[in-house]
Amino acid sequence: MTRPTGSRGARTATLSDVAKLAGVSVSTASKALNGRNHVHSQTRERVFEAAAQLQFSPNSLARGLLAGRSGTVGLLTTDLSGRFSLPILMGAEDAFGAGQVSVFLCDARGDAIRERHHVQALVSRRVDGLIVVGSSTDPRPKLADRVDVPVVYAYAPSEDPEDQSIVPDNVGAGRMAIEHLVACGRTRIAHISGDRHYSAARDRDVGATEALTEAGLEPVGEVAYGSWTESWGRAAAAMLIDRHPEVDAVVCGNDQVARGVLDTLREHGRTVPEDVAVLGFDNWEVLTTGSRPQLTSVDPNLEELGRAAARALFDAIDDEHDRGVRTLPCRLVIRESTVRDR
Amino acid sequence: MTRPTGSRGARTATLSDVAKLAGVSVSTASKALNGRNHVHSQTRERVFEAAAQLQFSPNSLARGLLAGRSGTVGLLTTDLSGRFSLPILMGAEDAFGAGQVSVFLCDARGDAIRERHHVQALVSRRVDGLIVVGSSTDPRPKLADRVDVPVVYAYAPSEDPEDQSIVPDNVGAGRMAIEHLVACGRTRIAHISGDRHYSAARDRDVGATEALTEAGLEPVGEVAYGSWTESWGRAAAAMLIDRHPEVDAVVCGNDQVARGVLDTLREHGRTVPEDVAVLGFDNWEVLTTGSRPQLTSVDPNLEELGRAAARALFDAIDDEHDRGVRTLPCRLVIRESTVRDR
DNA sequence: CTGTTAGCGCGTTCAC
DNA sequence: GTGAACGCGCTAACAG
Repeated sequence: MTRPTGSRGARTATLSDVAKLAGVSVSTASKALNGRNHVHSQTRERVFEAAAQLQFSPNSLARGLLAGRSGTVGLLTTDLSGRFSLPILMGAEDAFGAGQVSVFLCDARGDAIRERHHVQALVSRRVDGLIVVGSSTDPRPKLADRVDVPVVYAYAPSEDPEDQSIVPDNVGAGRMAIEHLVACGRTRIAHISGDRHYSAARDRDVGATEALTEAGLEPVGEVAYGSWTESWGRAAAAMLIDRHPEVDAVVCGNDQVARGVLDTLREHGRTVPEDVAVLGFDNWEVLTTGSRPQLTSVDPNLEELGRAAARALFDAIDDEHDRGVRTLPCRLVIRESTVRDR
Repeated sequence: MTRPTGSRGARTATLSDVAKLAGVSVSTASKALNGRNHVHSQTRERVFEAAAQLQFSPNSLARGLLAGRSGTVGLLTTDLSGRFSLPILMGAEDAFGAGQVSVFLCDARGDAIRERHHVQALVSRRVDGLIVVGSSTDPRPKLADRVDVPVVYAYAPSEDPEDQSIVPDNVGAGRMAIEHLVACGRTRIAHISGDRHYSAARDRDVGATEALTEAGLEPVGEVAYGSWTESWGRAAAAMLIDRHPEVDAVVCGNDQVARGVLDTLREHGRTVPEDVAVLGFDNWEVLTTGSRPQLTSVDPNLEELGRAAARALFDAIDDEHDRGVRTLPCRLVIRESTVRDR
């Protein structure tokens, strides 16, 4: 009579169980539960009661099979451990979670083989779309496998301009940093950056240089490239003070570099922000709010980036794919390292 | 003839397409592709060729519908933004990704309503199991909805002892910290902790106190509870030096507190580790490797915790559910803040 | 308004 | 060795 129960308790109720209990046919039960018309309100009620009693939960697999759409998307990160992936994930998950789509999380760990493996699995699961999250803003190769569903690249753009990519506006971020310092009355601004092999570093330099020029200012020394670390920040700041004691502001490659710069400045008796203003990038809270003084930083708006990618994917699923790279503005978060009075 | 193509190019190939192209029946194609016996090797080859030519990818929805198992699991985080969730996710994703199961990521954002919403969606998608990742090690209420599949709680145990939970061994972590310092020859050890409302803080204190007693040592001052911040670390360290100048080691509530302690010690002319050894918890790399000197810290092995949760869920899906709370050992990562010669 | 039928794509009996 | 038939759970056509 009843089909074999699973290893754990009673088999989960199916629509046919609900129908039986309510004394109607399956299709009527389906219509009732899905709010279609042409069903007597009394019948509808009976069906709902039966469903509640049986704790009925519609089988999305069956529904997806029929509809041809699974209501799922894949979130493929190249490197979850990187600190930039997470906020993007959160934003995307948020944008989707509000609706009816669920998100598959896949971490390729920087391995192309694993990436293909994951893509295959996602295709097999019939995801309706795919977001590929990079771990740096440098362009990345497009997915190796042909995928029949829309793909949106987030953070790291695809090398193929025909693909749709959404990235933070690092040029604008550099510009934003300088404009803020200029607005604060700074005129002798140095730039201690991070690893020159990252396009993020170079792009911000481009924006910063543009803004300096527009303000009619000369940079203090050359851009100092190094690594994205506190120790580089400390070392570079020491050299800077030595060679350019007149400096009154430092733009730093990221918040870690900025932390190092802050430390060295303090140890050299320079007060921040009175003597020297300091500004970082990334707005990584654990770094920016723990420092003395708290650190002004340019926030790349990653959560919003994730949301934007999700929305773009939504659109692509419904309509036509956008093409090319879209940049999203960053956001300046002002703290005490540039302005004392807030 | 061919059914209507989707909005994007040709309809994805189905098993029946493959069969047709290979000139066999669907069932033969199925057997061939799934490596069942009783199929001529030549036929098998033809089927594989057809599948490759059509880029055939089996529909997991259909397969799952038939098998009664979807090959998916839900990863439900209470707060993705917390820095502890991510490594656990990574570990779990890793353990699953190796096999054939895909992972649904859901972030409840600390909201019970949203949590229920997600659980409903996961149930509807017929996940084979569920991992609930907490954002602190304090016990959390069990899932509000009855779920027919196994659930494993990770990091934050369920309040219900009948549930299966896996958490880091914070008592052992506290013990580990003291034992290391004692082994380094320290005898006047103080403890600057974090927020006393967290069981993690209290548990580590328990372990530390036990280990101190066993070593025949008295703690230096009371445990100083405050917040998990650098500024608390700075403030508490200043008080400590003032009241107990004889201190030769400080166990800190986490790496942020430890960073603050390091700063204050340096500014008071104490050398680390020569004069005072400092040790943190969490082993958050951006903090531990950026400091001067680099910070010894107890790593909670979160990635391993995630993997363990995944394996436990695997077992629970196949066999019987384990019950109760299992603790996983932490791991000491020795850097220069406790030992100069490495 | 309600019930019957068909089929989404696949794996698994069972005959042949 | 191969193929026809059935059903997983559900929704969308129809027919009554």
